[in-house]
Amino acid sequence: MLNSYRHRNMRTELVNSIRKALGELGIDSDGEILLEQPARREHGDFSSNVALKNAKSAGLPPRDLAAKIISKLETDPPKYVTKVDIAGPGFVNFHLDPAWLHSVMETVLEQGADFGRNNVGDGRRVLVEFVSSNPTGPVHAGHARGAVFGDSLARLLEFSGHYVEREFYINDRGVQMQTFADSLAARKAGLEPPEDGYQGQYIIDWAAEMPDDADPLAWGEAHALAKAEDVLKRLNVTYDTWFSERSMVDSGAIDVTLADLAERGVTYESEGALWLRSTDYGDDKDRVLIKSDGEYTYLLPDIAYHRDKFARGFDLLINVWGADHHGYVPRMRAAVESLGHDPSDLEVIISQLVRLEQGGTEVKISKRSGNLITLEDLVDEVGVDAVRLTYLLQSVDTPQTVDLDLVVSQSNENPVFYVQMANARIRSIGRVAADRGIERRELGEVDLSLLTHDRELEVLRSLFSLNDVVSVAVRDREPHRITTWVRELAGCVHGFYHDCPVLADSVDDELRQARWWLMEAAGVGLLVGLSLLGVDAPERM
RNA sequence: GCCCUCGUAGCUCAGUUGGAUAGAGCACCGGACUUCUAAUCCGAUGGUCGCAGGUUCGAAUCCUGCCGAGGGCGCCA
Repeated sequence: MLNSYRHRNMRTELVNSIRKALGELGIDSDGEILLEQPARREHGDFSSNVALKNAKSAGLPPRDLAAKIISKLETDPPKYVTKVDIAGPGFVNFHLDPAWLHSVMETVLEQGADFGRNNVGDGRRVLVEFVSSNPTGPVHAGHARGAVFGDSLARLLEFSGHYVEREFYINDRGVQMQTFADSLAARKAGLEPPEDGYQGQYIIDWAAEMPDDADPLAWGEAHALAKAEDVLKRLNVTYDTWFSERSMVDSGAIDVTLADLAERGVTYESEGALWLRSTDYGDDKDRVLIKSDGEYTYLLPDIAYHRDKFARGFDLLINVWGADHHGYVPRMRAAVESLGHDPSDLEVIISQLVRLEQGGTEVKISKRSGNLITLEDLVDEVGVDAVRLTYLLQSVDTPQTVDLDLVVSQSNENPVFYVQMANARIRSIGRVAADRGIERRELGEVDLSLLTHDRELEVLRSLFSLNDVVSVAVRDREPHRITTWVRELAGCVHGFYHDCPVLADSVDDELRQARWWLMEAAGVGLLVGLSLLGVDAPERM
């Protein structure tokens, strides 16, 4: 296990020696010292901007300070460092012996599926709520982004040491449910649905499935939820809890919440309604909790729901909402604060809307009308892996355009094939080797120092960066960074595959063994990345 | 009118909490298979990072204003 931390120590070691050098120069270095992997190879393996950051306090031009730091560093150079130089405005660039990358490779192979894992979460309990919708119809394609994002974020949090539960909030209370039940009942009786009812074909289909003696509301909800659970499971999305809004009415949780709010003095009556004093907590205006007709607003059950989440012992609540709900965030945050919680313990991530195109024109999604592309249609047509990877391709806070024709087509415009192909190629090496009777030796008997080709080192550099990528991705709640990384690694694998044969007769067996293990390590990286995205990697394509 | 998110190559998008000459894929052009999968690789072309100021050693990134796109501003859900 000591070995596992070898390469992570590489960075720590460099930081420590920089700090030591600063100390010897009498420069206060309590600020964070950052080491980045430069984009350009000629800038070395690691680069630091300490000299730029501390130039002012040291009273020296950056390059002069950099020179002083380097002269100190050279008295006791860290392991693997072959050269330290000054570049540009005053960057301190470290050039390392490739052997450090060979140690990275050993780490990857030792850690396997745990490679890239960290413990920034430190056991923090997080509840991720996503998709949450009315059980009045099939989950539609518009929910796909939130579903895939929420699940992948949950995977990322788990991978970073959080305890995570996934939850689906069922909005099974209110007028919509009754309209839905009435529409079902009407179709069952062979009638048109009510004026404001649900017009979709699925209502007709579902009514036909509904037993004669069934209660349309109860049966309809159960049916909708069963279908939702089914299709989400197909998408590799599973929930720990399906939380019913109506259950809070039945359990008295709403009354308890009202009493709690009253006790805190954050509610008042006016004009026959009960209000939350949300302006005290940064909201634009106070919000009605109970309407003058005695009905609850949408907000009250939501407050009770979030109160329940905290009561269940979660430290952090993450809600993934569609862009059409973002105006709701300030009042929800105000509500959480009015309950006595730190508002930063509620994070609401707004997923921008997805525009679906087919044949160059936009496909509108609307549940009320008959024009409905369901999540099931999407998964049937496109396939789970392509759906997930496509939706995780870019940041969730930019509007996304998905061209269905493109995603469906098995063309090389589709990144999922690019990535899966890399994995299939790695696996094919093992298969062909078995056919030819070539055996792989134990890792300990293989000389990794033979890996000096640029293509080989690029694969290792890419693998090394996973730790950083995971840290940043989880910190910023951005699973798409994993997608970007996986595509990069796949690119490195393809480049290697093209230029560096493994099993060919022309390759010396010593080198062959080292390359073979290199591909095993790359396979580990792809596996880790893809599993964070919930995408499978077939053995062959 | 006010609030939120966004604006990067022809198209779809990355861009490591402010870094060095802004990167991929697709499309277009030119190359590479006697080889472990050519669903791949290599090269070329392509940019006023919406516009204008500001902050500083340094800005696609931070601040202000403007322009443009989408979303939100209910005793609806």
